Amino acid sequence: MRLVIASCSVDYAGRLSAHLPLATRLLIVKADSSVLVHSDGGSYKPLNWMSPPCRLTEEPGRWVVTGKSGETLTIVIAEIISDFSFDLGSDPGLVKDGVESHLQELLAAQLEVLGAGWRLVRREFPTAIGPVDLMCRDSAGVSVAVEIKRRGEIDGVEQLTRYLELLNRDPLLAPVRGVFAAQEIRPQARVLAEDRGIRCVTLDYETMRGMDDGMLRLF
Amino acid sequence: MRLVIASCSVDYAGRLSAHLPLATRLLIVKADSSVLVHSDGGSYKPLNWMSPPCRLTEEPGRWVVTGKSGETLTIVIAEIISDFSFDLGSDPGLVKDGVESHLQELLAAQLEVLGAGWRLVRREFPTAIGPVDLMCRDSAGVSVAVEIKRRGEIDGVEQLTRYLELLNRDPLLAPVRGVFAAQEIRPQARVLAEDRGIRCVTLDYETMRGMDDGMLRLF
DNA sequence: TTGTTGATTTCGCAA
DNA sequence: TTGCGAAGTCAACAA
Repeated sequence: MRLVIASCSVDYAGRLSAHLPLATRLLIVKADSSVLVHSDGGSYKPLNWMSPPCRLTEEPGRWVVTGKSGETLTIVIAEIISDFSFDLGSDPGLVKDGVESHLQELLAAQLEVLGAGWRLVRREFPTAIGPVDLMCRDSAGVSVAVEIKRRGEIDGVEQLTRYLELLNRDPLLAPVRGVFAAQEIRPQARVLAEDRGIRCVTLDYETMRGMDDGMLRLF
Repeated sequence: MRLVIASCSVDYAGRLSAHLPLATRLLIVKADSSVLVHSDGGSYKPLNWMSPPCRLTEEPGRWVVTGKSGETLTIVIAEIISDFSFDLGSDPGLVKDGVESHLQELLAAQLEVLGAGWRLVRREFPTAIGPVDLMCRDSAGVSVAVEIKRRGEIDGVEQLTRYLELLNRDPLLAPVRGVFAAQEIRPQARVLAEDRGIRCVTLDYETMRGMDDGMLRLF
């Protein structure tokens, strides 16, 4: 990894064009030749960058990074203030917990959150247009398709609507009702869902994880 | 901006939990106290980070960064290999060209791309569920709602379908036809659109910009 | 290889 | 402030 502090201007030409006027910035060149241009603020996103795979051509005062589909990042360097290289080795990588797949696991194990006497038919129930997160039957034996999101937006309601439309054509399953379950449901998504007769359920990850721990402790 | 090369392990606790085992990494501390943890590969996205606003508490061998809603990023430092600080000053920021709004401007100015004799009724034509990108009338005077995307996917077809459903309830406008225009249209989106009687048009940004330049040159 | 979906998405605009 | 759509989204996973 090479870290350069330099006064530079930057141009990107790819799917869009972007230009950065002359200023002092951090340039990072990673082992795979990818390049990041960071300022001293903003978020984790660089002002400009080139993703791997790419090739870096360095002339005095001018770097050109070319991507595999021809995009170019051109850095014109007015002055180099600092230039260091380090050997970092490979990284063991990140371990995550608490994403959507965990929500699905927890809800599958705690169907009582949706209603008493519900039974799980299948997780990732296959259909021609993709898998339904949870397929259940309620206490009366009626089929229910459950779509789970971390954040419930209109897209998710449309997705569930497409599933319900398809599933309700199957006489063995129909009628199939819908439940839209998420940690947070946007108002417009809620309106659209309820307008279509889809029930909305807000999930509390911490509580569900707690209940899961509690249940594990009981057995 | 402070750049630290260090052997460290990292834990994040916020919406999710994440852990990074001990390895040598680049730690960036920006002027607003935000912190990025980068490895020598991957994309422009850090392995882990804390976005501003946040506060950094530094003890020997242990940094704790706390976000405004209580998330914490804890970095346990085994060994510091390098540690430099630089004053970068503020950044003038990025200038972009070629995003969706430009496509909309260009298409509004070049309706002949869609058909001879078309007239523009309004850009951002308001409806109860959001604005239609372009509302036009074709050479026969029939209303046409145009949805413009940089990349045409199923979501965009659904969005246009909702608009058409609503617009066709208005006797002053009905019948309203639909055009789905994008630089690139995914096969599944095209199939769905055409199945619903929506015409698909692929836009060439470079050509349209060229025509625009040409027209400007004429006047 | 292609397509789909999730993300600590981030970012920008408008109500 | 909040909501919503776009992004050079990126990245993981399945078909």
